[in-house]
Amino acid sequence: MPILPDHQMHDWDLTPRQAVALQRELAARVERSDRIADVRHIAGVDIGFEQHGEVTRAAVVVLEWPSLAVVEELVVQTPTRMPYIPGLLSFREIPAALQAFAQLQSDVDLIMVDGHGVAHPRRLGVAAHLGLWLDRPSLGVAKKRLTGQHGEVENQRGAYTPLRDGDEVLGVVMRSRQSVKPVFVSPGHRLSVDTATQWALACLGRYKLPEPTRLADRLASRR
DNA sequence: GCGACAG
DNA sequence: ATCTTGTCGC
Repeated sequence: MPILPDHQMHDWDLTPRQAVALQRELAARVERSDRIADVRHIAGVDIGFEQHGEVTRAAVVVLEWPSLAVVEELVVQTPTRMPYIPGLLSFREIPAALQAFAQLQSDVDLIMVDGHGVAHPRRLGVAAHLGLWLDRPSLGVAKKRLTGQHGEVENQRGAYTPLRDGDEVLGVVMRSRQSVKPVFVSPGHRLSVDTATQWALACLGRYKLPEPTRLADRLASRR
């Protein structure tokens, strides 16, 4: 999968202060409206850590749409180069993800990441960051809230309520499965909140996480 | 100052 | 995130 060349985004040796400054610039480049064509392949991405955080592991599963059949799987491990700082998680996770996408054979039309999209204090969660880098539509599906407020979500599979920060709607809180804590869906790059929500719904199987992310999660945790 | 804080 | 088994409930 071709990666958008951009020297500005290659600098990972940043102090937290510098990362925040770069983060603001990148967030301004994230497209918040739909720019998405025919979807043939969806990538599910999960990034985690091993060896007490010394190693970063990225798992990517490519699914065919609409069958959701798996067409490619890949796991890469690379030394971690940044500590965990809330709000700067993408800078810690992305190097491994990029390495995985660089090795991927399939081209993907939509990227679903385990984590937030624009539902982030400075609107640059890992899903937005990765989508921007790869110049692909992306969305984030997170298991915990990072920012924003929301009301109760009806206890019925597929129900959702907006996640907002003041007047701004960042995404939705979705009951992906009955009687299970809801997930946080937000668009990353080139997607509106509504379209991101529809894709999350369309990829729901019988589990809490939508298929792309669930399979990436599973691939990552079975060594 | 105090609490919150994706993975 | 990670360290970790069985168990209760929908």
